[in-house]
Amino acid sequence: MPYPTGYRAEMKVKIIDSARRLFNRYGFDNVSVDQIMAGVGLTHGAFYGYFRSKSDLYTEVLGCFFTDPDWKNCWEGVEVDLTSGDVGSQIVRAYLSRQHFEDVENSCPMVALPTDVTRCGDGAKRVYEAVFRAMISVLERSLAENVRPRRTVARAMAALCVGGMVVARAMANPVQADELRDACMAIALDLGGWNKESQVKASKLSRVQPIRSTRT
Amino acid sequence: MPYPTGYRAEMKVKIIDSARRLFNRYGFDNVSVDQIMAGVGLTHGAFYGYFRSKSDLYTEVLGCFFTDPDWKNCWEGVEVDLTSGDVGSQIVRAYLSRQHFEDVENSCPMVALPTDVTRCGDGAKRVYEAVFRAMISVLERSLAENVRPRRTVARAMAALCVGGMVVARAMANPVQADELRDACMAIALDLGGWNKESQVKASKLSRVQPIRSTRT
DNA sequence: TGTACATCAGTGAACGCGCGTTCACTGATGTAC
DNA sequence: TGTACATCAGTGAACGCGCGTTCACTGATGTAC
Repeated sequence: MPYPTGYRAEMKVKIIDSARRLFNRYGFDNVSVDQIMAGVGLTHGAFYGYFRSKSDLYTEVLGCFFTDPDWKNCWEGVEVDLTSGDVGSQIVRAYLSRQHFEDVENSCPMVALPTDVTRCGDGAKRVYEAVFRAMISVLERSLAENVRPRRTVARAMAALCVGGMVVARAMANPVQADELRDACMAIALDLGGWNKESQVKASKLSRVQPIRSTRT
Repeated sequence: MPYPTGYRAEMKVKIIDSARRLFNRYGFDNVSVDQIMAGVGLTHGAFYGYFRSKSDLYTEVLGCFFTDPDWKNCWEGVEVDLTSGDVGSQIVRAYLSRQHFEDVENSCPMVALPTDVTRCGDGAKRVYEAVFRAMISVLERSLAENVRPRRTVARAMAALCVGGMVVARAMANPVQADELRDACMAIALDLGGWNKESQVKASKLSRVQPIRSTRT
């Protein structure tokens, strides 16, 4: 065997990672196979040794975000059952944080690519839905006990996280974007029954440090 | 003058309308100048008699959605001061309605194109922000009196409307999408103090007929 | 009424470009003998 | 130790294609006389 064992698998992961960063930044249609491969130091021809087509790669990128263990602890850790009963609150704070807002490359694809997925086939949509439902479930389980229509509240909270960030990113004025994130965070925390203070206070909440693993 | 007065202006409106429908459905990058012009029965060459470039058209499409009088009464009527004090409730119901969900072509561009705008220049973002802030303002003015941090609540409600719809459209299962819209609508109405019933009931709310003008 | 002309919206061939994909080939490596 | 060979990841030229944009031309219309 001319190449070390696991070489190809390792290379494939690198390609998916390069693609994820580029897709997050420029969208599916504005990234070429050549750019993706240049991201791992190869040329376009090598791509087809790893994937059947560019579309095939797309679904893998969407899915890998939450299955890749390196990612689990970055923003929401949807599939990680963090021991604390505070997961929901942590997810909301992390998801709507300034770090997530600014780090477009390492963004959650649910924020960076929703309309791209809408225009795609059912495959990508199924992956998107699965990820979003996972987020809802984690939030629901973490709600305070007195919160009433649990599933409904959890759904709205997830929409507030993803949707608030999507809209914030489409704004021209960063201050306006900050205020929107703050508002969404405050209301989401309130809905979950996680607001220590009696009344909603939307001040500087977004600067709270979220659970964030160190990452190269 | 070989052509009737106002011919060109009328034609330009038709082109923008054709572009809006196509952009909403396929996104900015997946629509060709030829397709846009075919939508008004012309060929691609004629396009450059109306616009300097394809990018120029994009900003006009985003802006026209809420300035075009024919549109004002369709989904949210953001700039129309409907006489009733019930505007906010009506906007939420209309925005998260099944009709809006299904009518992708005549969708609000804030729902259909947020990530496209994110990847665009500041021009498009400024337009997007202006439209979104207009929506926030109308919602804020329409809130019940006892609702507390008014601007914050209005912001979250707007994010719930736009974001909920964006995510719903990215889902594979229509039932899941319906449930998400219902949840967002129920919570948004609750936040605004517009829920007649004491407790949130998310049943079939989305089937309420929204304010919708007859349209060809 | 009729003819020649000016206007200008729209046509369609042509351009340069970048893309996704294919494929014959290269060249570095480990193996067989 | 040395030579010939098999393997296979990666290369890069080539393909067909569709796009945005340009531009010389067409042809229908109103106007001048």
